[in-house]
Amino acid sequence: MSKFFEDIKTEYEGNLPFVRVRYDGEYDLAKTLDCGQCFRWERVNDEWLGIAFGKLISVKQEGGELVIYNSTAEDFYNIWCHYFALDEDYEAIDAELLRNCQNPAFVKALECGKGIRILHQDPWEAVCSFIISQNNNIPRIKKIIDALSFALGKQVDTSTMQNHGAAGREFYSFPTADAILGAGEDFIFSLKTGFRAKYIIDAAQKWCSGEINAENLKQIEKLDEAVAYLCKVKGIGLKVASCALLFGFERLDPFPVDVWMKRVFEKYFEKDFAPATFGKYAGVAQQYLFDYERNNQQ
DNA sequence: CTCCAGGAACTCC
DNA sequence: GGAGTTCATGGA
Repeated sequence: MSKFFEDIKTEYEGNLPFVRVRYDGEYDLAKTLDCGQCFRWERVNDEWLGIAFGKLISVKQEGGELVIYNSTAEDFYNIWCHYFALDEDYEAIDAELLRNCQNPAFVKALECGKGIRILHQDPWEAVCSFIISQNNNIPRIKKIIDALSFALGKQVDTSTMQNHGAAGREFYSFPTADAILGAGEDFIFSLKTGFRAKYIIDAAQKWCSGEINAENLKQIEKLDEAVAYLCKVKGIGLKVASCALLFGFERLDPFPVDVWMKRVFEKYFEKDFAPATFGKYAGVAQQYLFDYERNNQQ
């Protein structure tokens, strides 16, 4: 971990704990939370309010620092430092990507997307969220995940967060696999998940039984083996597996190809271009290209 | 009305 | 092993 994070102190705003973190290199909080990799953050004035790992926080970027409200120093070290990828060297990652690929569109996408970081999300939430994402659009994915959380998640305390967008509102953690499995397919279907309901249940069943185990999966080194492991779940194919692995299983090499990325390849790349060209940080390159294309559609 | 969305399973050949 | 079809839903 960077030496910048050796001395984070818990500060207080009334009885609300928070931390200030001076980050290293480029960071773009807004793009990071709004580039389609996560679905539970919303902008409230100049802050981002959201839940991850069962905790409600509000984050803002200000003068080379991230300020994380409702986080102690302990939570920062245990959860948020890695969640927000503050412990990774993106200057080195970008340099490696540019060494591997000089495609003009990619160089531009990297320039535009600089500061985006791949979050390290909860594995189960990533699996479930990207099953929901299939043949779906981002606003509706968010709605379904909210409905799932409201119905089956745990309500979190908002008493210290009244001045940070939580007043008069309720917040719920993302439900566990047990809670989803217990609710049953008909109930999951009733939350407008459509044909994905049976896929969500199958994932929950395999998660609860241990047939799919996050720690075991993280031990698999080869990407194609990790993909095959997740594809044991009905409704998880190459693309969903790639997203889940990239955003929830501690790896940066998966390169999810969706309808947007197909457009990117048709528009800017040679026919025989292989995403493996990007190397071990291909997933970061993918996110730059994805965000670039999504923000530059005519 | 049709078309599309961070796709995958299924059914043909 | 590819190409075409189907699957829920809601917004454009």
